[in-house]
Amino acid sequence: MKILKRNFYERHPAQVARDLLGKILVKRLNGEILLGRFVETEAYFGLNDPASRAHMGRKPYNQLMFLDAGKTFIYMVHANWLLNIVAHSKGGVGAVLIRAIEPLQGIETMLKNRTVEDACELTNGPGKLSKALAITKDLNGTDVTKTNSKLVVIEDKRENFQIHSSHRIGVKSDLPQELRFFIKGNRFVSKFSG
DNA sequence: AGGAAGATCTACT
DNA sequence: GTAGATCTTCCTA
Repeated sequence: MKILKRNFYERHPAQVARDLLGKILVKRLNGEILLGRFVETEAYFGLNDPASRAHMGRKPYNQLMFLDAGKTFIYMVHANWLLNIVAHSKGGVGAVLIRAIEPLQGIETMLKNRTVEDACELTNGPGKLSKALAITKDLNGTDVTKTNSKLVVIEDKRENFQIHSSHRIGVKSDLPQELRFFIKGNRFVSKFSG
């Protein structure tokens, strides 16, 4: 398996968000390997992005967004852990929110972690996929470029898929540009639009 | 101590 | 499909 290197994340957040689609998330859980393909992401910036956690400037709770690209940034919203991967060009601020993945391996365990029977409902939302993969705050700051991390992102064979974009979901005041990216027609995307 | 948080679930039309 | 209640942390007063 080929792990994505740090320089993949050291680019504009929107570029990283787009390029993450189709890549594969690896989660180690009690010796088991859970796999999922990214099918929906959103980019968040810094000071000039009202929807961003970093909007208020650098604080203790958001400093990860200012630090090393390629590490996770996990926070709680409405009783859900949301998984982000820090992404920005050097010295910048930003992160990519993982909104949905397509479960590939370890589906039985994921079903057990959630309270649904339908595989479609398993990971089609940021809070849902965290629960399915047992992602919590203690994975905050995990380096997804390190082989022995509990959370890693790897390459995949280039597949034939079309990327669509839309405005971000659930944000009170979004930016004019479209910062949500998803694989067209994939049934594990959280919502249809665009 | 109080509230807001870029979500989810349930219970309806 | 949509609206409203509610899930739990952590930050700010």
